[in-house]
Amino acid sequence: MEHLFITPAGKLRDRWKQAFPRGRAAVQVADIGEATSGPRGIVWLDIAALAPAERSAQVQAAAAFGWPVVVMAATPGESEAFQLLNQGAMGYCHLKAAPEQLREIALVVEHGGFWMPPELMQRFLALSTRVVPTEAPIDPELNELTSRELMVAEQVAHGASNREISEALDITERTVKAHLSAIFEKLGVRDRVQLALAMNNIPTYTTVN
Amino acid sequence: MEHLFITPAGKLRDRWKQAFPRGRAAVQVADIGEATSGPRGIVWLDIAALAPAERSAQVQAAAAFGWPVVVMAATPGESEAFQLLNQGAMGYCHLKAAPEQLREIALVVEHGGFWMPPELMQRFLALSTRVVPTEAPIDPELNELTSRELMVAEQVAHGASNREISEALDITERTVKAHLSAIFEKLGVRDRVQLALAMNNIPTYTTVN
DNA sequence: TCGATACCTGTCCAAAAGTACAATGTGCGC
DNA sequence: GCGCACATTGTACTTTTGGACAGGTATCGA
Repeated sequence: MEHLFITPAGKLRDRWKQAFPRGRAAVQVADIGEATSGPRGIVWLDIAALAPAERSAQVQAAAAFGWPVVVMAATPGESEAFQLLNQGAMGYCHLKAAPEQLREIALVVEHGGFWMPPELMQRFLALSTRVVPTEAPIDPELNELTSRELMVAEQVAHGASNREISEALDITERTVKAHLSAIFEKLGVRDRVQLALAMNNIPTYTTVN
Repeated sequence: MEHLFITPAGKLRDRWKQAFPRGRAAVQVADIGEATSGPRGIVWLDIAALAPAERSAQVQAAAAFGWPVVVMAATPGESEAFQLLNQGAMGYCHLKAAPEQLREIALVVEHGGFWMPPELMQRFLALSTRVVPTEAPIDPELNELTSRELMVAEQVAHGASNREISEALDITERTVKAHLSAIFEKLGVRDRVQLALAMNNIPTYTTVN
């Protein structure tokens, strides 16, 4: 497991060296060069010194490297966290996190997990229920759907085809169609594209019929 | 690290015995008794057999035990996932996840991380930015589209059919199809539903990027 | 026990969507 | 002028989707 630290500030390196003695350092994302096809590693990206507008792009660039990216911020903020994580980061922590914590984060990220401070995580989950159709759907019309219909609708909302849905729910393609017809009728949309958009709260030109 | 499996189905136990030979099993959350003040562990909760209404309560009860809870579902769905994670679960995976994957998840959760399938994670992050104000990141891939293709793509993004697009742009339906084929190719989506979602910055299960 | 409802499936059909192969015309830079 | 990308359309084809019509089962409440 390699560790690549990207920061313009040299004084942070002592701390990192403590956590990962064999870690390498670079000043810019551009410096890390091509992805070594060798062992996987983790990119630790210090964004404290970057202009706010530049941060998003840097995270994207780092993510393009192919390794999981952990963003390190001087003052972890909620909106920034969500935005950067959405750019592909798998972790978000304080710039001055203790070496033991860094190692914990490394373990998590290395194994496909996702890490952020507990408070943020809490907040994160609380927000999530607000944007996803739950038992209290945003769109009241979703209440008209039966549980099975809702499952089908959610699949369509992700771009699944009838066959994929039938496999996911372990029913016939014919049954999927039956559910879809009922859904179209109930929600007043005319095809799966409009359904997919409606499920994501995106208005369409022609939903009026 | 202890592992506690809560499931009414006995046939699953082989699989996780493979992952954690020393894991214990219980049928109900109520059976796990008082929290041992000894070593920490992980609770794996099979909700496949539970009535939908009961799931939330069971997860809460399991979380009250004090150990991180990983929820295991037969058909992972997003609305369910976010609801249950909000009840305190730290992981959400497929009931039939491979033993190696279970061990990965264990590592993540054990170290304070958070685990769910990559597709869900991506979706999750994308949705979260919706509740937090950020400037919408325009997909750089859209630059690859020619002006005409972009017009067609925008129409699809609003749920228009091929005929509607042909009328709006005053071209043949055949031409619309030609543009669409080019768009699918360039953006790496497979049909108009996925295009519509991609144009609205909504990730899909089945697109790789 | 009798609906009502949800859920599941079948056949058949028609429309829509998507692909393959091919062709024409236009504008733009070298 | 030549090459090239773009826009446009054609024929012909396969696949996907959606609907019409016609059933099955299971559950739940009156």
